[in-house]
Amino acid sequence: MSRADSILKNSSLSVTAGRKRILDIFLSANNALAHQDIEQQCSDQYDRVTIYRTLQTFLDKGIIHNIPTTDNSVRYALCNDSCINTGHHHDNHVHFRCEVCGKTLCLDEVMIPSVKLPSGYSMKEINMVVSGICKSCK
Amino acid sequence: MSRADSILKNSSLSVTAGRKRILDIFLSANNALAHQDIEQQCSDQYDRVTIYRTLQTFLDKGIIHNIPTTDNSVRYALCNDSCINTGHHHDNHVHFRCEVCGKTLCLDEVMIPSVKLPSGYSMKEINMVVSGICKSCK
DNA sequence: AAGGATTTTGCAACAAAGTTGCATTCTTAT
DNA sequence: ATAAGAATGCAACTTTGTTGCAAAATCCTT
Repeated sequence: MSRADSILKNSSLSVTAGRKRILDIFLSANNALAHQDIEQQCSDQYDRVTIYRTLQTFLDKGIIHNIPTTDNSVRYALCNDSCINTGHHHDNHVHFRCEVCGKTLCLDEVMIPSVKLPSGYSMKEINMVVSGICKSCK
Repeated sequence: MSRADSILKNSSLSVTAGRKRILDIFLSANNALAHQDIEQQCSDQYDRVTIYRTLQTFLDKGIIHNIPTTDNSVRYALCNDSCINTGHHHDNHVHFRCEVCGKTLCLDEVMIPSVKLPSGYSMKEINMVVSGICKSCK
């Protein structure tokens, strides 16, 4: 059973060719992907609408998480194993966006530091995106 | 001379009715605005295209900064005075997104803590968005 | 392994968001 | 006041995202 299969099974999703394909694209990517990136890789085989729906399903199940951007093109990345297995989201790592190659990646080893909010505010989630120049582009 | 006028003058932009109107909308808003919010307030007076171009111009001049989101709807907020005057961007405060009222706001008094990146990575900008429940909605 | 219930997919049509070129209008500097 | 340059509106277009429905695939039970 492939990696993709077991992720889908674990999330109690039916195993379909399209979902496996999209998961494989994530599994072989070393960076976060926008909807468009995925479309470019498989729009010949799967409909645009299917890709939208699949990404939404994966988000709902916590298989992928989304990374905010300032350019109207949300990116998605695979959650790490503990995240997928527990089904619980603890997406507490920093994301990095390279200004040269344009890639966005998860810095799994860099934890988001905590901040103290003004009184009256409660915190649910926290998101941190650093931009600069990545290891390969420097 | 109105506040809007002097901001435009300081940024060496021509003073037009549209720019003043959009700036005034920002000046009287107490939260970050998406393109759509602005369009709703003045699309009867100004063309959609003008709004797009004006926002881009303001971004370029550092009059506003943008706040990343995970829902494909970048929001914009006025930069604070020092930011506007120096023309230099030091947008180092935390942003807060309320899950109840949906508003996004600048927590000017909460500085983004620094993080240590893995070796090989250089940092240019850093962005932090906390979501939760705001003071007015709690 | 077959069949029926359920889920997923593709298609079509649509809605919303963003872009571009060009002619006209407005600003600004002289 | 006027000419040069900048900003705006319009039209047309592209891209992105959504919805309903019929056809196809998957899954569960036996």
